[in-house]
Amino acid sequence: MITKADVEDFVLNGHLRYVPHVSIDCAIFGYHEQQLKLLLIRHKAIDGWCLPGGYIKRTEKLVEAANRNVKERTGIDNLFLQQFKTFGDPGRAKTEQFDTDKWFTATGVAITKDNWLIDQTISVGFYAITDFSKTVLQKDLLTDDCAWFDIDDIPPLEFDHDEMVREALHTLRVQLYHYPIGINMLPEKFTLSEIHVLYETLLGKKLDISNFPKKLIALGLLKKLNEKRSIGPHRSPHLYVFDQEKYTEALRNGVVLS
Amino acid sequence: MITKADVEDFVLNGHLRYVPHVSIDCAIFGYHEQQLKLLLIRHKAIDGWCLPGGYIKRTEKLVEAANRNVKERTGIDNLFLQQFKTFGDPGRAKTEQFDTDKWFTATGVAITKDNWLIDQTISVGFYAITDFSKTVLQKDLLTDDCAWFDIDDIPPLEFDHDEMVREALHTLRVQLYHYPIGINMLPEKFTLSEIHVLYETLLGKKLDISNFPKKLIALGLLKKLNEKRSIGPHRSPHLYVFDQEKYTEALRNGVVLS
DNA sequence: TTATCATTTAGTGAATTTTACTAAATAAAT
DNA sequence: ATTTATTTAGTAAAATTCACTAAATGATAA
Repeated sequence: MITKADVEDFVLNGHLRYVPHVSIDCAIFGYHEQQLKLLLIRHKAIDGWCLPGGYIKRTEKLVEAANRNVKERTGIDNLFLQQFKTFGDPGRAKTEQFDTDKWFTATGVAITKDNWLIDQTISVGFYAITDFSKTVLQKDLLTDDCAWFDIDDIPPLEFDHDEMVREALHTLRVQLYHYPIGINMLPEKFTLSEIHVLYETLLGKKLDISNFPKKLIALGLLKKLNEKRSIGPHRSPHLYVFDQEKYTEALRNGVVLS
Repeated sequence: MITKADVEDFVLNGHLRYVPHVSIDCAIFGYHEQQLKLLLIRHKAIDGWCLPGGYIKRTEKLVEAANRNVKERTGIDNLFLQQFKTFGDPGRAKTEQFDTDKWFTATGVAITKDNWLIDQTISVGFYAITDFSKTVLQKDLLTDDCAWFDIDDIPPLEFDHDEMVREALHTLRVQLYHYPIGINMLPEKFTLSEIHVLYETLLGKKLDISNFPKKLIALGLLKKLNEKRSIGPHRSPHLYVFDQEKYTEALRNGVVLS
């Protein structure tokens, strides 16, 4: 829990613990049952929705900062996380947009225009993907609101965050062909239909049903189990699991899916 | 030409004109006649070779900073330039490595350990590619040395620059399939062999000779001329040029090469 | 001067692989 | 038995690979 004293210390001494002028922003995508969503927040000192983000501790790696951020927001640790682009055009985050009055109302801590927080900032964009039904969204002292938005129904975002989302989604879709995905987003045992529709949803397009699984199986990423799922009055589909070893190896070294 | 007064002003007031804590580093690749090289520099205050880089003016975009840097080093403007990754792990640029004595000897300007230049810095990596035979390398007041190194013969680099080069080369090779390349690196009129060997050299692997050009021609990127080049006692190859319009359109929107 | 030669470009087509699509077999519950 | 979605099989089209042939060219030798 963040207290007022924490905020005060952050305003006054944050530049000693965090790297000034640099932040991260996270496009956190959430998947569940054919739906693709994006996590957005409303900051108390800013009107409108934007991507969650934050500063980087002087002791942590960029990806650790992103991971910490994502965990604080969603409660999920160690999910698929990738840097996609860094944004630094002047004027990308207009300092005039920072409403010091609003900030004071929200936190009870005064902030002046020459504070380290109100200066040109370059932001490293990360995207992450998880199962949104497993998340427990956290608001903090500085957050008015925090919610999942359907990917086709995202409101206009503050700063350059619209561009960030575009770039993040583009990178995600390109990387789908180069990294395995599914752990954390599918049940441990899943059917071919389930992983098929996961890929279709993330890519936003149809994939051929009869050839698609062959590639994953040929790569050894999927193992067929001697179990079936009962799905009512239909043929029971086989269950599959990821081959953990192949999966992590593919995460590390990449694969070619098509 | 940079004077001592310029350096003094940079040390004392640079943080007002540049964004502190953030820099760019450029992996500038050079191609010429089947050779792939990388531009390295030796900084006066640092032992060993590293990538050229610099700070970002508060008024310029990231890519503009990179372009300015590349132009200052090579004399070439507006070449193919791409952001590939941002590096920010703590300890990546050890401040102890900054030799203030060496700096003073080199510049005649004193610098203290609490100067804005000597602090944790996050660096945005760009790669560029050009024809190294057309470049005119520039040393400045802070540079001891500046030279092209064969890609297979790169000395160990300072900081995390070895990793940067690895990542840059990897991104370059991936992006070769998604962006057109060749302008500035080939003569205006070139043969299929020439562009073929360019791609092979950049990719570091063989490409099928009989199919390779078809893709470029099918995309409309190449136009066949009614001219041939005389190459001695052998059949004269046809000359080709890039279709400028298609080329720039492909640069903007990307293509799929294979 | 003419013929031969080595070498490179450029194209052809067969063999193979990949992809896209269709259809049939299968299994489960009613 | 019927219904219905899963799963596999099969096929045609497309793309790629590979090996080979033919054409072009100037140097060289006869």
